[in-house]
Amino acid sequence: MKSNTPAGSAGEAAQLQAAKDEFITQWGAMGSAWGINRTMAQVHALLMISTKPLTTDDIMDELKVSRGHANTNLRELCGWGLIRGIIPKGERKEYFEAEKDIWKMFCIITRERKRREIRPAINVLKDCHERTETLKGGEAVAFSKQVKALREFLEMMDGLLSKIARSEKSTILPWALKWLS
Amino acid sequence: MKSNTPAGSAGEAAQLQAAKDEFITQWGAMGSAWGINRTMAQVHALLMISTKPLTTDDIMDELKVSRGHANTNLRELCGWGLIRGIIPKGERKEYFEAEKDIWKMFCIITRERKRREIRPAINVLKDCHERTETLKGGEAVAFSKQVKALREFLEMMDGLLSKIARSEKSTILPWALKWLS
DNA sequence: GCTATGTTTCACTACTTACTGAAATCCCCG
DNA sequence: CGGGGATTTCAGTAAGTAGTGAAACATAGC
Repeated sequence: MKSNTPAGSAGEAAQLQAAKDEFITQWGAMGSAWGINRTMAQVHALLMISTKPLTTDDIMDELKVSRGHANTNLRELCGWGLIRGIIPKGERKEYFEAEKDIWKMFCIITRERKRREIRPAINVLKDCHERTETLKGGEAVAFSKQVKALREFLEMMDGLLSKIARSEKSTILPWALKWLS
Repeated sequence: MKSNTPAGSAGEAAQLQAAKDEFITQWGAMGSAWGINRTMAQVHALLMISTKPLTTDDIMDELKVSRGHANTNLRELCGWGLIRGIIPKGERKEYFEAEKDIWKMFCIITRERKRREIRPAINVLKDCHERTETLKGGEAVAFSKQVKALREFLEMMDGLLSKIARSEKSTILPWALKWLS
């Protein structure tokens, strides 16, 4: 095992590696709880804590997954905008690096989930509401009302998240935190 | 097909049922995108738009699932606090009804996800940070820094969500929305 | 055009999670 | 205490997702 940490002892390198592995594993587990496939979350974790861009082979090696699978997840992460591929001059291999700024990450994820999940849900609710608002029965009125309330809530959420995710500075959150007390 | 909607024509009843089915289906799909099992989300949707409490048999019938599965999901929803079971006087069957207030639903979900997913993640990050903060190598310092930033972000999020979810009134959100413009 | 190097696709397999159904258990009431 | 409706449990199965690996595809340089 050759060391990348000139100032550290072999023991320290091992300790670091253990912490990194723990981080990657747990980030993967957390990903699945939030509806993101485990490996994708792990690839993201790996790139997030890497000090230099990595190749597909690095990922395969580190996470012990096949080339095809590594490729799929790297592409998907690019699709989210959470990582980007770069091809250094004179090289043929593609290297990947993650957006490291937590606030930017948060904004990207928020925007994407809004677009992929909240917006479609709002459309369904809108549709359900429109199809029943003119009906007469008490059941229909109750349904229409409930659906409308849900829709209004999600629309408000959507608007709020848009504003938060659009704002450049991450200072809003600590601000809001203090202000809400 | 007997009608529950005295004032509605047969056509209207069918229209309403179609809208309800659409709602249940889509709510289930949305659930799975957010890491919640589809049937559980559908049971929740069904109870959310029902004007009266339902029994396990009603759920089985409506969603075409087995008794065991219906039971499992009802229990889990009770565990989240999103529905509650009631046994009317003189009856032996248990009826279930959902919390219908959207803001309360949101608070419950927020609190539970915080507790089940954000807190554990913070603990992992804390652990990873503590295990590496004293190490010397450049790699170790970078890792420690990144992990710390992540942790601080999640802790802020956690605090903010706590405050939002604790507040009684749903007026905070529209308020924040206007204020952020 | 041909070869060397790297990437993508996709049919297949492995694994995980959802779901079933029937037996076991619970518990109210006579 | 025992009959009967209601609920829970759980071994087994189905369905869905993740992951593999090799072949097809790109492309740059010779």
